[in-house]
Amino acid sequence: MQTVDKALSLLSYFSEQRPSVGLSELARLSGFNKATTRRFLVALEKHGIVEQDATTRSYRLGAGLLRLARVREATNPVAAIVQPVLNDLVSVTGETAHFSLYAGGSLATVGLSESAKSSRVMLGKGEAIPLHATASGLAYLAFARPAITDRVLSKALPAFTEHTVTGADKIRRQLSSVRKQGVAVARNTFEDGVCGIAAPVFDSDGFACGTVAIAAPAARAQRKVIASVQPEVMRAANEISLAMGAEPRSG
Amino acid sequence: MQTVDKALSLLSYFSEQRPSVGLSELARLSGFNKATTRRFLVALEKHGIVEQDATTRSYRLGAGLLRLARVREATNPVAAIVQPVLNDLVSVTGETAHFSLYAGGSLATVGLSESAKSSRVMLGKGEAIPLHATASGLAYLAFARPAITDRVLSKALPAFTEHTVTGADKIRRQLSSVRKQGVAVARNTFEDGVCGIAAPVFDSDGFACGTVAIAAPAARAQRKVIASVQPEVMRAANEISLAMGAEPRSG
DNA sequence: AATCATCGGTTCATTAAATGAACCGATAAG
DNA sequence: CTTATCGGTTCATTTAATGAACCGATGATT
Repeated sequence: MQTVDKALSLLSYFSEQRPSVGLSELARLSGFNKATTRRFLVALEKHGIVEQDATTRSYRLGAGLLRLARVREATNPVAAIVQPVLNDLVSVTGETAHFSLYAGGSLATVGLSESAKSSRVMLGKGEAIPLHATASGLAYLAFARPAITDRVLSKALPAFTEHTVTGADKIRRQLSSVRKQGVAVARNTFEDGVCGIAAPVFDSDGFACGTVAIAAPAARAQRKVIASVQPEVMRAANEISLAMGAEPRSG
Repeated sequence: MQTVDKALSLLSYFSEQRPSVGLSELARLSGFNKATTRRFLVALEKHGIVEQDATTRSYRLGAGLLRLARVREATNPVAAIVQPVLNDLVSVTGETAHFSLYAGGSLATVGLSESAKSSRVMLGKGEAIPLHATASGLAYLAFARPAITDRVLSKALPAFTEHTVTGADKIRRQLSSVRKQGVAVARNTFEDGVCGIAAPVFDSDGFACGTVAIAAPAARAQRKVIASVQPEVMRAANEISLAMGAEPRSG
């Protein structure tokens, strides 16, 4: 069913970095003939999957996707999968766990399970998480689409504590290490006394779309504790990735 | 581009009432040959648009839609359209305005603009709104997919105030009137002292997906005030409907 | 002002893909 | 045991898709 395949493959050229694209450019990107590309776009537009801007004539993802995503969410909510995974993670590690999605230049916590301990890290849903200064942020940037990482690191990076790394070069080295290890650890970089351990969450496009993390008081986060928590965070992130439509990981 | 058209038309058979569907049933519903339907589903699945349940072998909408919806939202947020519309509505009417989407058996407020008046109705984002006892609920049910309305009205309907209508037959007559007028008014039915005026919001499937409403202290909601507010609420609902992918209304 | 490049969009002879009746094994109901 | 229906597959036949060449419009360059 090659024709449907080709038409749907056009959707992968839309991203947060490329929210809209003209007909000729999309034909070039996809390698399809301009006439063929236009026919695909007309068919996608008919079903609300894309829409054409009346002024610029360029195409963007359409509002019909919102409805389909709402039906999907209503009947198969990500939360239904995420919440048990986060609860498990809290049971196993004893610390607060959260799941965040990238949107509009930062991560936003959309799933949360809190530790039962009286001394625990408090997080709020919807809070924006700075990317360069948190374990979640670093875990995301290490596996995000490179254009996003480049853009974040090209801006001025504020310090939140005296331990915050603000140099782009040094952060890039940290990201390289995170990629190798598959997990990010950040201690006292956003808030004194807090240690975060985070792994990236992927969806169907192969790049990170969010993270799973636990947050612990730094006093409890000794090296051997961190070593035992890391695989649990990675397991949880992988499980949520599958729910987000990622391909199963080998190994 | 008939083939792409047909493939995408399969997506309209998924709904909150029919979250999953088998191959043969989908072929019957769509009128396509079973072999053809399967080829379409395989192509849609490849791009994450649908996915097949490993146990039941039935198909449902896929996680890939969530990613596309997130890209769409990140770059063209509904809130960017909704918020100015709600702010306008507050300017014109002087009362708190809110936009709600239907999900999981109730409406949830997802957009809000509050009146500047010290005596005003307070609403919270994310609050579940009962369907039979509010203007928003009635505006939604009047234009929702009939299976939803039937299901809501087949359940026991609790009273919130002494003015709450709880009889299904009486509510159906109210809904009939709402359909004629295009707007619902509810006074003291959910909370004493509060009057709501609501209109349905549509998306691309032709049925209501949510509502726009204003909420005013009942003491300010005299008949002539209500008469002047109704067209403003309908105008706002229509504008948001277009952003949600509805076809433009004639007239 | 004229020229050039590229845009979105269209056409129709040519090429390729889609189609669906018939068939299969598996499973559940009677 | 029989029947009905499921998901899935095949290949001769039918139908749709394709893309080079073309169009008018627009913006940049000379």
